[in-house]
Amino acid sequence: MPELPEVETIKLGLQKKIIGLKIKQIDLLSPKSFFGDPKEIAGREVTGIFRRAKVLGIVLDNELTLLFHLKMSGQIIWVGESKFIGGHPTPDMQGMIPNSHTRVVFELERQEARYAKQEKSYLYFNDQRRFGWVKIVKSDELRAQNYGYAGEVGPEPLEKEFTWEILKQNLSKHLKTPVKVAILDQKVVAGVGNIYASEACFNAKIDPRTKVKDLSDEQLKKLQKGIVKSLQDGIKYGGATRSHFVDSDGRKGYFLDYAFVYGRDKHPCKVCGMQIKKITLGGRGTFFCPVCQK
DNA sequence: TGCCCCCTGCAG
DNA sequence: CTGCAGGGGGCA
Repeated sequence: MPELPEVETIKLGLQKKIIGLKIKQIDLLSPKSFFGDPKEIAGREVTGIFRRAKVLGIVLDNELTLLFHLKMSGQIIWVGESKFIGGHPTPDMQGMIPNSHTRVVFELERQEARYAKQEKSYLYFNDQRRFGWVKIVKSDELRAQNYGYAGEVGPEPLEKEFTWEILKQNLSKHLKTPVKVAILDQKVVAGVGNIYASEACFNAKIDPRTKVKDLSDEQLKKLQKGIVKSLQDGIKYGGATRSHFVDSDGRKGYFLDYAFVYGRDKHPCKVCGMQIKKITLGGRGTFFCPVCQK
């Protein structure tokens, strides 16, 4: 999915909407997408939302956390009752909630007594390709469970811990790997995916094919800054929508309108005018400007 | 460090 | 029809 900026965008949306709501009911339309016993979370209140790498966490009041990984095609969409008229979604939500790719539905409600009427709302987990998942993890075991990843997760790039020295150290295990492939490894840096990896290399003026061992310290410093900038820009424009991504309101992101290279194969470079090239690296589409990036 | 795989749909 | 798509785990 969704890389760091897209998950961050969803996180920021949900923080405004579902904190304090109680999970009334869970509907598993696609049981294989859900790990854990839904009974454990029924009746619990949402106390917090966080993101780690590309995983979103919904923290509950009973020491449990719901982890979501959207992989390539996942969506998390929240809608209040106002998005339904006569039991049917309003036009702006047509086809999104629910649809044939809806895997899990959480029915939520406000529990405070001061609300005379119980306000219902729904959180939809849609996932066309079914690579994504939702799992229940004990909140105090999140770190030990690597937030749902198989191995340890690297530094958060938007935190102070992400220095160029740390980046250099983590990259040192991938000396023969092309730099663009290496920064996709979540152990090197958390949250960078295929779109922002190409953009980060452009920002740093580094050819994505450059082997890690050939990067100078100067280039590593630029790469660190380039990664941060690409991710910040992604968040600024509400994420990148290639085909599936929408935020928690069902709205697309516009980062790709501002991207320098990703998806711009054969288009002129926004800086020098040369044609952007597309190649395959590590099996993934990779875009770069042959003049700006050396 | 590279493949193959999970699964679905769409563009060429 | 083939190839490709914001990810990443497991295998040799």
